Amino acid sequence: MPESKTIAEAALATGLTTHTLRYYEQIGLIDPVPRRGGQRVYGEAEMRFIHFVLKLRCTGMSMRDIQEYVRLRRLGETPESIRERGDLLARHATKLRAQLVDLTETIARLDEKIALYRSIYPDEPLPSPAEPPVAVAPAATPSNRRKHA
Amino acid sequence: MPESKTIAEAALATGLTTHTLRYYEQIGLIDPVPRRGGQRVYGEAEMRFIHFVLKLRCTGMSMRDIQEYVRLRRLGETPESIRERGDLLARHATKLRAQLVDLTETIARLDEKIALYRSIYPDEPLPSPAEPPVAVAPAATPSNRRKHA
DNA sequence: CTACGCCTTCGAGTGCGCTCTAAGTCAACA
DNA sequence: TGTTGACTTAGAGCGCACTCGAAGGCGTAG
Repeated sequence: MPESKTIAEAALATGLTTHTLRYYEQIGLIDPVPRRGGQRVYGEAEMRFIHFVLKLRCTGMSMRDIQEYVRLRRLGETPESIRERGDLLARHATKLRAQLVDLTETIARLDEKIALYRSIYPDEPLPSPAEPPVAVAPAATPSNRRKHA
Repeated sequence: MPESKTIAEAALATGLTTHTLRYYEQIGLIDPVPRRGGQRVYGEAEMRFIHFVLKLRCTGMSMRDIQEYVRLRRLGETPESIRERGDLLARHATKLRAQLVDLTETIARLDEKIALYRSIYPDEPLPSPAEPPVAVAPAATPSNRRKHA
């Protein structure tokens, strides 16, 4: 039994609710999950794909685009499907790259402003200086908890 | 006359609608704009601040936090106001940094997937390879056009 | 003087992405 | 056998961030 999960376990593992998992399946954001005795069984492949979808979601890909991607995936490994999927992801990657630029700029500007404020009333040792651009462990990203991400 | 704008001109310059500008003012997302004969006059300071707010918005700061920031700003240059504003921005910057990490990772993963797809059916010369992490001009970011950003 | 743009208030509507309840059924486990 | 958990469909409701329209009034440029 290679790590099969019930819907409740899958919910726990993804940080979603059972409601939301069924909802996602219903609107085609994820493929129909195989059933055993009518109940959904989430295998490793399913879990991996759900995590991928959540990654896309939380980087701002729209439901629509993800639905399209899933639709293409269901068409199988035809040249068209593969190429279109690649294009879809490439378009998203392009958007993300632009976002990255914007984000980097904004952080720099914020850091300036913050430094300004701090220089006026430097009370506590500055917790977020301008130098190290990245300092967060990439591990803990439980993504969507309930109540508006 | 140092570049004063009517609301319509301000709308044009920001890519918002007059509706949205008044709406932002109403909900306290921007300060009340000075009036002349009852009509709003957007000076350079106003325009600069609106652009800053839009920057915050489009990097995902919530309306609530921006409202709070504007509220603090209205309190003037007291130590509390200044410190709290700094903290607010610092918290946002921290979130952005985390986002940056996530984004960078996701782009890398997407590029892998894309390369995979392309390697199966390499038709057109790959327009988005994995190497150059940034290639977009930072200039053209008109931000919120109308119709759901 | 008149037309135009702006003002105000009010309220309805939109799209997204959930979130939850209800009602009734069914299967597996202890 | 009974409880638990999952299933279905259907539908209501919510928070966010707009978006638009209407109605009625007013100031200023041409």
